Amino acid sequence: MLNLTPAAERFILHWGEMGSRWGVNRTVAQIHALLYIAPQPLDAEQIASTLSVARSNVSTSLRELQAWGLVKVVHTLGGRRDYFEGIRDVWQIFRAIVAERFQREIEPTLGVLAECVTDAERRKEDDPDTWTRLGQLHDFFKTLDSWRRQLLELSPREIKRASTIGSKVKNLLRTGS
Amino acid sequence: MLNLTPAAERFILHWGEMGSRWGVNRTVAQIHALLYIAPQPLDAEQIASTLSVARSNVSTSLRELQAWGLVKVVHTLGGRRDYFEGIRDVWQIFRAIVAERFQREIEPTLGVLAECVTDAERRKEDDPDTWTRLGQLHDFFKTLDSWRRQLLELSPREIKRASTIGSKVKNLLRTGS
DNA sequence: CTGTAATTTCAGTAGTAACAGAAACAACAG
DNA sequence: CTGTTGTTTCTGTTACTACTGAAATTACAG
Repeated sequence: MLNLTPAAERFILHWGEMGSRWGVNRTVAQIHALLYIAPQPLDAEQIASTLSVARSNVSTSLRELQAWGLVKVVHTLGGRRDYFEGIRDVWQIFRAIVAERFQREIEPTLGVLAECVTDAERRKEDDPDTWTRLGQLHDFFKTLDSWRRQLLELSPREIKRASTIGSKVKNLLRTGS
Repeated sequence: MLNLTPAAERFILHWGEMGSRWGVNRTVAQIHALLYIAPQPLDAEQIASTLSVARSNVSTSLRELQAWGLVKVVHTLGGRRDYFEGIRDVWQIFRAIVAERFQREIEPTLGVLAECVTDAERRKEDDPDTWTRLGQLHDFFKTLDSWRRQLLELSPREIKRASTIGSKVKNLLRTGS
C-alpha cells in the first residue's frame, strides 16, 4: 500500500467522480488516475490496497483500461508479476478516449440514424417531420465524425501545436474557408 | 398516446440507450428524443403515455431538460396546460449540451486541479512526479476550456458555416498559425 | 369560497451495476 | 509431478439510481 499525498488522493477521488458522471466506472477511473500520477509502474496488489478495493475488482478494471489503451503492462526481467503503467502524455490519453468512445458509441449511432432515415423516408408522405429531423441529426453526426477523423489523424507533434494556436481556430471559422 | 413510426420508436430507444452511456438518465434522453422529432409541442400526459412512464417521472425529466436548455414550455391562448417543445436546431442542441457539461463538470475539475497543483508544488521536493503530472493535466484542461469558449462564442450562423469547412481545420493545424 | 384541472413533491419500491470474496485457473520453479 | 505465485472468473451481496403512485400544492374558474 502506497501512501498518497493529499493532492494525489484528492485528484484520484475527483477523477473517479468525474468518471461516473461520464458513464465510466468509478473504480476504473480511480485506477486510471492513480496510474497516471504514479512515479513508477504498480502491480495489482499495490493498486488494490492503495485504493481499498478488492483484488478482483482491480483485475477487471485493469483489463478495461488496457482495452481503452490507457494502461499497459510491463514486466521485470525474470519476474512473473504484471506491473501496470499509465499513459503519460495527456494528448495521447485524450486521443485514446475520443477514438474509443466514437468507435463504441458514435459509430453505432450513425448506423442507427442512417437506417432510421431510410425508414422514415419511405413514409415521409404521412410523417414528413420525422424524416427531416432525423436527417438533420444524421448530418450533424456525420460532421462530428469527420471532425473526429481529422483530429485523430494528426500526429502528436501536430496536436501539441494545435493546442497552442487557440484563438486562431475562431478566426478560421469566421472567415469561412 | 401518440403512435410512433418504427423509425421514431427506434430512434427514441437508441437515444435513451446513448444517454445512459454518457451519464444521462434514460427517460430524460427518451423524452428529449421524442420532443425533438415531434411535429408539434406535446403535453406531459401525452409524453407519459407514449413512452409508458409515470406522469411524475415525466415532470422531473422535463424540468431537467429545461435546465439544460433543450426544451421550452409553450402555452395555448386561454389554456392552462403546459406544452413542451424541443429545440430543433441540432447545432443549438450541441452548444447547449457542451455549455452545460463544461459548466457542471469541467469547471469544477479545473478548480480541483488548480488546487491540487498548488498543493503538490509545496511538497514537490519529495514527490516531483505528482506535481508534474497534475500540472500537465491542468494545462490540458485549460486548453480544452479555451476551445470550448471559442466554440460557444460563435454565432449560429458561424457554426453552420464551420460545419461545412471540414477538412480545412486540419490544414490550419498543419500550417501552425 | 369551493371545486376542478394541472403539476410537483415525496416516500417507498424495484431494477441495475458495482463490488467482495471464494474458487478456479495458469504459469512456472524445483 | 507438486507446490508456489499470481491472475481471472464467477456468484451472491450491497449500494445506488430511477421510477411509480399517492399526497400535497398551485392556479384559477365560477
